[in-house]
This record gives sequence, C-alpha cells and structure tokens, in this order.
Amino acid sequence: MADLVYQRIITSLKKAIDAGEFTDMRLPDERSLAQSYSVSRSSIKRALGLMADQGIIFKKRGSGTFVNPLYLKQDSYFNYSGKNLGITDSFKSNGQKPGIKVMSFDVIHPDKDLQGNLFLKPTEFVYAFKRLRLLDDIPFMIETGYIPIKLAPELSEQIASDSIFNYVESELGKEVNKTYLTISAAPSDQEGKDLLHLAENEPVGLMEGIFFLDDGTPFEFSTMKLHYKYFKYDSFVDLASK
Amino acid sequence: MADLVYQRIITSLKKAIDAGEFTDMRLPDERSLAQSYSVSRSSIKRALGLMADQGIIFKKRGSGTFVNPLYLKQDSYFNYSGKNLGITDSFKSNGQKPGIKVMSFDVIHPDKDLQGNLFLKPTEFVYAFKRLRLLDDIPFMIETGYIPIKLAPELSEQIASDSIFNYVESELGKEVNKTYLTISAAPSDQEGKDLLHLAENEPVGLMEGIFFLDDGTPFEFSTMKLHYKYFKYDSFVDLASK
DNA sequence: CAGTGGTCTAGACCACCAC
DNA sequence: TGGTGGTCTAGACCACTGC
Repeated sequence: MADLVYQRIITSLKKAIDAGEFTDMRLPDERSLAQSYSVSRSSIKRALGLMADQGIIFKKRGSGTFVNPLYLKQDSYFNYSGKNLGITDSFKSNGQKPGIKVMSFDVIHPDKDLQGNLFLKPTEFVYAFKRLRLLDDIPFMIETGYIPIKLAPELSEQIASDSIFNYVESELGKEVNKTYLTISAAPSDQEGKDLLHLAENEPVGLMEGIFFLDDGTPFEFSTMKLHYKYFKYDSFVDLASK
Repeated sequence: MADLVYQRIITSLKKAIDAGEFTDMRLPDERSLAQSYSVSRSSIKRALGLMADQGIIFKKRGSGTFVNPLYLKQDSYFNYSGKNLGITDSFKSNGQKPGIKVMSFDVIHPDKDLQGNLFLKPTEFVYAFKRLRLLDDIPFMIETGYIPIKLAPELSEQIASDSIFNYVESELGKEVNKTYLTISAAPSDQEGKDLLHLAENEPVGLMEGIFFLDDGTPFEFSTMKLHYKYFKYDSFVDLASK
C-alpha cells in the first residue's frame, strides 16, 4: 500500500491536514509539492485528484487547492460514504448481533442473464443460494446470490452461513472491493411479508448488483430485498468527473 | 465539452458500447485504442479510468477491459445515477418533458438540524420551498428544499419554477457539483398519496441530502420523495480508495 | 513468453484567477 | 502579468494473466 507514490503522498497530506498544518486551509501548489516530495507533478496531481474525489479537498483552477471545511468538522458525513461493502461487517459496529439463516444452497447452470452478468459460458456452474439476514434475531433482509464455482470451488452451505466475503479474503487471498448497485423500492411481495414480517402497506428496499474482486473479476451477482426500516444507503457523489 | 480529448473518446466509446460493437464485451487494448484515435495512451487511460469510475466498464489487469453488463441493462426510467446531479438535467436525454410546480416558497429561520446541515447561525435566514416535479405532466416527486438567503439573495418563486442549479451557475457563476445523499424508502403518507397518486400499499423512495458548491460550501438541504416506480439509483462503489 | 493494464516521469502548452 | 490547476504527450518500467 505504502509502496505506491501517490498513496504515500495521500497519507502524508492527510496527516498534515489533520494536524492542522495548513492554517489558511490552503495547500501548497502542485509544483512545490512535487519538488518537496521529489516526485513528478503528475503524481501529485493523481494524489490530489483522489483526495478531491473523497471530498477531503477541493481545487480551484487559477487559485489553488483548499481543505474542505466539512472534512475538518468530522461531522457524520465522512464516516460512512458508501464505503461499507460487506453487509456482515456494516452491522458489527452498532452493537446489534448479526445472524444468517441459509434458506437454500444449490449448484445450477446460469441462465442467459446470469451468464452475461458474471461473464460465464453456459456450461459453467454457479452456486445459487438464498439467505435470510437477521439482526438481533429479527429478519431484515432476503438475499439471493450467485457465485461461479470456479471462483470459490470450496464454497459450502457452512461457509454461506457466515460471511462469504471474509472467507474469500482469508482463505482465497482475494478481496471484494467494488460493486455496481442498482437501488430501488417496491411494495412488499408475499415472500417479503412472510419472511420479513411486513404489513400490507409496508415496502421493501431493493438492491441488485455485481460484486467485483480486486482484479476486476465479477465475483457475485446478488439481489437483496430489505425491510424498509433497515434500508438506508449513503452516497457521496462528485459530479466534477462528468 | 467535445473539445477535450478524453471526453471525445468517452463519448465515442459509449456510443460504440450502446451500439453493441463489442460483441464479446471486450474493448480493444489501450495501446491499440491510442493508435486508432491518434492520441497518447495516457489519454486513453484517462478516458477508460473515468468510465470505470462510472461503472460503465471494468478493467482486469493482465486480461483486458470489459463492458459492465449491468450498464447495458439500464432501462429508460428515471435514473438518478450518481452522475446526474441536477434533476432537471437528468431528463433532457430520454425525450420526457420535465415540469415543476412550486407549491410553496417562504423565508424562515432554520431549525437546529438545518443549522447544522447548512453551517448556519440561528439568526440567519433560509429560503424554504416545496416543489412538485412532473414528467410529461405526471407528478413523480415532491421536493422540499432549503437554501441560505446569503448564498442566493435574489432567489425567487419564479426561479424555483425552473432549475435552481442552472440559475446558480449562469447568474451567480458558482457550480453545484457535489452531494451527500441518504437513500431510503417508506410507506406513502397522505401527501404522497394525494400528490403522487399512490395507492395504499405503494411506497415512496426517499433521498435526503446536502448539495455543495464547488468551493465546498453547503448550498442546499433537500428532501426528495419519489413515486417508487420512478425511484432508481445507480451507484458504483469503489472500496479501494479507503 | 507475449500481451495486458498500472505506475511514474519530464515536460509542453492552455485556461483561469487575482493583483 | 505571474501563478495556479487542467490537459496532453511520449516513453520507461512494473505486475499480472494466460497460453
């Protein structure tokens, strides 16, 4: 991690910002930074660009680069910005006991859609499983997942009853670190009413998407149906890139 | 816009992807693209990098660059993908006629929450307005917004009946280009049933958040209540950056 | 081993801002 | 006008994939 030039610079600049070294909220210009770090200006630009994406700083052409006052305030905004991927992990913090009940666990051939989503040939197999997620023994989410067997040959119902992503990380040495999610909402269907104890007028939140490994391989296609009271998604959006 | 090399390439590649020119979902390698567009590989990398950030493609080191299958599946509904900030703007493309009906427009003192969200002192005033958004004359969203008067002193009901962000950009020379959104869902309340024509069991999608100016100033706090059929949010999350 | 994307450099030129 | 960030180039070398 720290062996990358731009990562090293980000770490260093963040530390300097937190230490309040830029009293006027203004960072040195890119050319000076390049010189003092003994790197090219391109590397500085890369580091600053990433920090701007994260909302830590903002740049003004012709004027300079400045610390985002909101970042210093350390308000709630920067604590959770779309950065919680693993469902299991995101609940560890607030004292609630997460649980998983595996409803089904099979090996099937992917249909056309799934072949496309996971880049599979029709002849390849996938694990197909449905899990009920609990929080303090209360069900809040129905999750349907598909994972190519070639990517996790040893996957089992046993493993699925715990965190699959943690298993992938610790046992396979790979990391799930990207996801493309489509988020929507709908009236609850029968399954939702039964498993999530929803009333007639209560909706579900829907999240559907692909999870990618760090090397870009599509790892899982997942559909998540959430009790609306547990459905909350935070997102920090930077339009400057478009 | 089109005078930037990497923008031109993004536009061109998007068109090619939409036209289904990459039948195996695989793009040419970066060096070939550089040659066929007669640009440097760096520019190709920049274009592809931005497209990857937007979830259009993903890259696999050592293997190549591929189209995100979920990107192809986006339907023609309202897509508030992380990349469409202005609500007004996000409809220009798909042939639907956006409309705005201002329900109320006042100046008030911010309550405690709002003071925190917009960085205000209790003595400062904000514009408070409620707008009904239409699509081809059909209401789909109720928007409640708060903007400090000091940031847009000349704001009026007249302006609110059009795009506020466009006004800010053209008249005030500032740009709204970042937002922090919290997304959730809920059963429809009376207002939703009345204004959005929702049935008893049909829910609303909720988006609540702060919009920022390019210099980091919080500009607007907004709560958006959407008809669930128009509520769809695409999000590409990269965990690696933290 | 050949091919792919990732990182980094050194430097040119442009566009914008403030004085 | 001088200083700032933005764009773009040309090329070197590295790390990973897949045959």
